[in-house]
Order: sequence, then C-alpha cells, then structure tokens
Amino acid sequence: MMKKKIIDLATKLFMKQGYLATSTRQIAKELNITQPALYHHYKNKEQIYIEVLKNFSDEIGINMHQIIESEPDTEQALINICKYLQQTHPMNFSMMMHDMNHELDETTLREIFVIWQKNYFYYFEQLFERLNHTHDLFFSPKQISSHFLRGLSAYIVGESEKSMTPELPIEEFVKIFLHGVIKK
Amino acid sequence: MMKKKIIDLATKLFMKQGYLATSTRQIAKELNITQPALYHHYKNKEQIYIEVLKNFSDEIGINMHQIIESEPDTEQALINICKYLQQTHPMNFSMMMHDMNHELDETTLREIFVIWQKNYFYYFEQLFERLNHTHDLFFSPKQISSHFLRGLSAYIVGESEKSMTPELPIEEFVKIFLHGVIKK
DNA sequence: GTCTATAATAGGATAGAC
DNA sequence: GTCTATCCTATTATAGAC
Repeated sequence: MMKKKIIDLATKLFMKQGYLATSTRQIAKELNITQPALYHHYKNKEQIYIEVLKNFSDEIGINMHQIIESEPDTEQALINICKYLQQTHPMNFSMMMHDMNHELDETTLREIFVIWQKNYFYYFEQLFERLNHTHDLFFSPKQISSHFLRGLSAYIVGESEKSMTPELPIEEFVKIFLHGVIKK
Repeated sequence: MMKKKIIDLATKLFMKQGYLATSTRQIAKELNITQPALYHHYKNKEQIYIEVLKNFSDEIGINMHQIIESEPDTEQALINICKYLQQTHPMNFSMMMHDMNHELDETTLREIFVIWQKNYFYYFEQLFERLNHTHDLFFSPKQISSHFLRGLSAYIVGESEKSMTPELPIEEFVKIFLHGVIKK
C-alpha cells in the first residue's frame, strides 16, 4: 500500500523537521519514487500533512484509551501515558502547533482540533476527573488537564533540543505536577 | 542606524514566524529597502539570525537582573519575570530552540548557548537558590530552575497557538509550580 | 548605503507518455 | 502507478553602477 508508506514516512519527516523544512522531493526520494508520483496519491503537500496529523492522532487515542483502561491507579496511568507520548512523538510538540496554525487554513485547523480533543484532551480530562473524586484540587479537572498537557508538551521535544536544557525524568514531572495541584 | 533597524524588525519576524518562514525579502520590504541592501550590513541570513538571538538575549538578561534586584520576595520576583518574558517574547520559545538546532552550525550553537546560560538560566538558578534557603525543596536549585524554564517555555507561545489549549494566568502557573517543588 | 540586474538553487505542482 | 519533462514561483546571494 503506497498511500500508507507515504504517510508513515511523511509522519517521521514532518515530526522531526517541521512542515516547511520537509520537501515533497525528500519524501519521494526516501521512498524511491519520483516527486510527481506523490501527486497521484495526494492532491498536494498540505493534504499529506493533514493525513499525517489525523492518522497520528487516531493512533494516539487508541493507545491512550488502552493505557487508561489497564491501569487503575491514576498517578501511574498518567506516568504511563507520558512515557508513551514521550517515546512515540518523534517530534517537537510546540512546533507542530505552530506549523498547524501557520500552514493550514482555518477550516482544516478546526477539523483537526476536534480530532485532537477526542484523542488527547479527552483522556487527560478523564484522568483528572478521576483524581478529583479522591483528592482536593486547586482547579477544575478541565483547567488542570489543559495545564498538564501544556507542561507535558515542553517534555515532548526532538532529540537535538534535549541537550539544551536538561530534563527531569518524566515520572518526576508528573509527581511534581500532582503535588502542585493537590491541596494540603 | 540601519543595522539596528534591521535587527529590530528581524527579531519581530523571526520570533513570530520562525527562521524558515521569514524571508530576507520580507525583512527588506518592511524596511522599505531592497533585499540586496541587507547584504551590505550582514553577510547572510544566518548572521542576521545570530545577531537577533544575541541581542535579544542580552536585553532579557539586563531586565531579569533588574527585576530580581528590585523584588525581594522570591515568589513575586518569579511571577514578575514570567510576566515580563511572556509579554516580551513575541514568539514560540520551543520553535526558536528547534530553529537554532536545525539552522545553526554547532560552533555558533554553543556560543549562543553560553549567552543564554548567562542571561536566562543563571537568574532562575539564583532565584531558586534563594528559595532553597527558606524552604525544603524536592530537587536541587539547578534541576528545579531547568524544569521551571522548560515548563515556562510552554507558556511562551505565539498568539495563534494560544487558542488551541487555554492557558492559566501565569501567576497560577508559578504558584502551582512552587507548591509542587516545595516539601510539606 | 542603496539600487538594478541577475545568477543559482530549490520548492510545489502539472501535462502527458508508458 | 510511476516516469520524464517542464513550469512557475520563491528564495538566498552576488556583481557592479550610482
């Protein structure tokens, strides 16, 4: 299946290099086809990018669901999810946001945002709802999950960026965070 | 002074759009000069970018120093610095890191890293050292300041990215963080 | 210090043959 | 489904006149 091969490779390249720095020529070359051949499968570069975002996000959703189901302890589930995201996301999360906001038109953006809501935010909210039942929190589960995802995004960066600011192990990130939002 | 005008505008554009998405033509056009005229002042695009990074970072350092000096309360000083950075940085912090790592050669990168260390990390470390005298912390001031800067970077993003994940007021970010790293 | 002209390259995209 | 050939546009950068 050529379409799948294109998306798999494009995912790797877009995530690592960003939208602008990834050319259709590069994608084609690494697939051992010519650049115009891509256009048989996808209308243009933007469509490939959109397909990459959707596809990737769906996979994340499936796995997040599974992790949450199989781990009853909320803190541990959070840690597992963070570990999973850190390993899976081959890229700089913030750069992806920037690319999306600058390279996609508003309709597409909204569409992808809905998919994200379903595959990312939803599961985090669910976990912090859970936490809300057993602990006294400083903010609403919605606010906290949004804040958490934001902080986590700073821990989901490419290899090269890691060297600049040393990072804590992701478990410590989660622990500090929870200690910070739980009262008492 | 043309050189200064170039850097001022280039700062704005690079920070907002990123390195790749900002063309020398655009810079020239907004200065009402032609694109080749830029090359009289700077050898190439990369040199402009480097100058922007150095210049900007120096200014940050001066102001951070001043804020810390004039605010004896550590928590309030942190909040003031965060507010200052959030307002001043016209850009996506993480994207800047990515650009630096992908568009600059290693020698330049190291040079800029030293400047950053002096203008960003140093002051945060100083603040958390201060905190360490009065409170019992989970980690070393060095680790905590590195972790703090990372988290803060997720709150320093362009206007367009803000719409995607709602953010807490920066004061709350600081409070949750401190509550998280202080024992008891 | 700024201009015009222009080189050199790279990018996205299309036409049409096989 | 993939190729060659090609177009159009945008980009960085240089040469040389004023």
